[in-house]
Amino acid sequence: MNQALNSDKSITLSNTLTATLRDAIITGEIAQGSKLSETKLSSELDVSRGPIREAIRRLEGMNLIHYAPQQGARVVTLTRQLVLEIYHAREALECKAVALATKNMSSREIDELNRVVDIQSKHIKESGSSSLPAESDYAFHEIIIKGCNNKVIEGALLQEIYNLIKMFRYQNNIAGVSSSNALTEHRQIAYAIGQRDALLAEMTMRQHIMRARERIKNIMTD
Amino acid sequence: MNQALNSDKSITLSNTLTATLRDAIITGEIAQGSKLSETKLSSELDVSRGPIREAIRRLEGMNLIHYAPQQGARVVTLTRQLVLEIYHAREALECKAVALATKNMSSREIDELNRVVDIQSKHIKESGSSSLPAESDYAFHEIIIKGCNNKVIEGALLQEIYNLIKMFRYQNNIAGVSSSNALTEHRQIAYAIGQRDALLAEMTMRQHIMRARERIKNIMTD
DNA sequence: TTGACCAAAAATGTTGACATTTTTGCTGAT
DNA sequence: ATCAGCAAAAATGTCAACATTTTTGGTCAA
Repeated sequence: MNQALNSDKSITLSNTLTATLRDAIITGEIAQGSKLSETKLSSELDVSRGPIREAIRRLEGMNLIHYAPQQGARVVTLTRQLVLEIYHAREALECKAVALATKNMSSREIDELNRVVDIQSKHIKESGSSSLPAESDYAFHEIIIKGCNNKVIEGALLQEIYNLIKMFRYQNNIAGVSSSNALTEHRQIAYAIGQRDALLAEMTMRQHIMRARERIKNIMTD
Repeated sequence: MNQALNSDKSITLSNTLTATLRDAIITGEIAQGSKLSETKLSSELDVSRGPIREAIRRLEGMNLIHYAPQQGARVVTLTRQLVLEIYHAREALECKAVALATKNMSSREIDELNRVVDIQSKHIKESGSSSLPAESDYAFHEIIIKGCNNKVIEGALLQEIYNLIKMFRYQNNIAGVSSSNALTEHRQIAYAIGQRDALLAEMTMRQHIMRARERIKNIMTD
């Protein structure tokens, strides 16, 4: 089919399908709890079922769908309980990540991190808003996650945790990170990393994520 | 094909294939770094390539293989660096797991945990050896992991971390957990959980895993 | 010998068809 | 109206064939 749309031929149909379905799930275009019918997707996207099944297997690995043999795949439902579980897992992994990143990040990477914080700072001042754009928040955390130099932790966070967090934020109209403290906390984390103080960086990150979790705990009624 | 071998029809070929390949990789029957050729597996196992490709996608999610488009899948190579990364990820997740488990485990589950420790204790006394059987060690940790009541953390540990650890231990002839302190540490962890002391449980688990990591750090030359 | 080039072989990507299981929805008895 | 039973329809599981890409291996020129 429209393989020609991809300039790089090594980007397989199965790969683009995975990305397409992932984004559709994150945005809610494919609703939580709804069934991912291979047959329907096949006819709607004009692709055979093979690549679709492979994409589904990967989405499964990303925790974005649940799958049962002979019953098919369903989009995960973000209950309050599940979101809190996600944030607990995130806390465990990202606190470790920041501790490792504090030791492993190059000064170039730390500069990049501070640049992101500066942009966030400028945004707060100029917009008057007290919330950070979601994209900018992801950029901040991704620099740290990639800076920890641990592919296992990086994979777990970026593949299995952050997609779910993006899904939660997007579908709950949390366009930005609404904590009034988020910017301050980012500054403190970046500072601790700059000082090569792993313990402080880890503690600050823990508080950063715990606060986010507590906010969710209070807000979600589900 | 020989679907009849499975009494339960809902256990699909793709599922059994995943388990078969997973075990073959863990034991080293399929060597580290070697290529998983769809064609060869297809003819050797007398199965079409479809289910094999699905199994490969899942093995990818388990971190047991690396996969690149148009190049196929290769079994992961357990370098010193990678094993240490695995243990860092394990520390982050399992310390959190034990803290949560301390709050969430039922007294029935705690009894089960103590029973495992008792068996380990008896084994040490009777065998004279100072190492624990690997299976018994897994049993201990799995009770805690499942007891944390967090499917995200449980999935990450059991699907992505422990298979790699089993692979490492098996192929390095670490038949048992060789730390002379392992039993003592297990006892302390079980005790802390029984006392519902999450902080102590977490700290003891951290030391337990850190020591294992340090031992590997010293032993592996790779 | 080395290295570029090219055709043959083999591997991966994708498709459509068939097999089996699950779901749907109608029929009839209670 | 409700429910069991059953046939039709639809969905998932598996396979075999075709398409495209990569690898192999041999040839020839430098």
